[in-house]
Amino acid sequence: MTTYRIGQFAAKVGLSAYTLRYYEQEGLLMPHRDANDQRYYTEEDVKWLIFILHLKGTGMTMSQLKTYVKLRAQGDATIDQRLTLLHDVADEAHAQIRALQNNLAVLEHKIDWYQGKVDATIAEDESFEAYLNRLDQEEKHDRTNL
Amino acid sequence: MTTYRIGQFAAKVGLSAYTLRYYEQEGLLMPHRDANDQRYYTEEDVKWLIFILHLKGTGMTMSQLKTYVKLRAQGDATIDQRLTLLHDVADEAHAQIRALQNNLAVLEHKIDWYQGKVDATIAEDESFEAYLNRLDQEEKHDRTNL
DNA sequence: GCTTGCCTTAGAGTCCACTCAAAGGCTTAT
DNA sequence: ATAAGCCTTTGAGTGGACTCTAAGGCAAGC
Repeated sequence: MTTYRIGQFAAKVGLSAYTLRYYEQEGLLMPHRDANDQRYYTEEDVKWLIFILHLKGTGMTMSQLKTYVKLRAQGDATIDQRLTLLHDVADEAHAQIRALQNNLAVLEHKIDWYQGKVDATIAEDESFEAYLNRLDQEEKHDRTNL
Repeated sequence: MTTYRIGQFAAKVGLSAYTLRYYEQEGLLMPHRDANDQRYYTEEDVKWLIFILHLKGTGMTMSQLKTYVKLRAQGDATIDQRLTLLHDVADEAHAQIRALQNNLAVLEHKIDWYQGKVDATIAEDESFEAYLNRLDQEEKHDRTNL
């Protein structure tokens, strides 16, 4: 069975050895030790860490992750709590995506507006505000003419 | 015409007066001054700040914002550069949304898996890995049977 | 006349998640 | 044999965007 020493593991998962020791200190990832106390990581650890990275990637904080890990260690009795926690994180992530999309929409309107100025397809002197209002009108119009 | 003193403006836009002075120091927002050097903000400032907050909300950094503002101050000759900058920010934001959605998908699969365990609709001892694999299979199956 | 709100500059503190350094020691690879 | 890689503990540094304090001083409202 394949095992990895910390340096190899770090390279494999794209983290530094520092970070791996830090995660271990925080209780997120507990590698095995060989006879000389050197850490080694297994494929199981790869899967678990990748899962952790997915959770982190949703915006889950270190502190939430630590809570999750502690609950997990207490066995099936804590599944409800884990579900609650994960639901909270998922809700947050959904909100974040919505916010991001909303902000991005404004940014892309601005890009279009600049592009229009460059292409001279919109009036030289139409303000961004006026442009946004015009878009709103057109949107309304589109919606009415479905 | 309505104007706001810093405290009122802060309340209106949901930032602190500290932050507004900080933004001013960084050149993002330059309010007017009255005879006693007290700042006052106009509706124009409201619009501009809200736009800035949208940009920030896409992940645009302070430093990018400062660049943008500087370009803007130099007039129409810098529109191409502004477009390039905003495109970069938009691309980043799109990537962020994709990453978030991807990570969230994994999290939601995990939630479903826990829920399945609680409902006893999945086997007591099916691992998350096995569950993900099974989902992949079913997805493939679904795609084939369109 | 007192409180509240604002002004200035300069600098310190906060939060989060790392990231690195120092120092001394052991093991593994070439 | 020597370098590279790992081990420990403790503590300091980093980056970004605020956030607040101190100290001293106007100015408007009740």
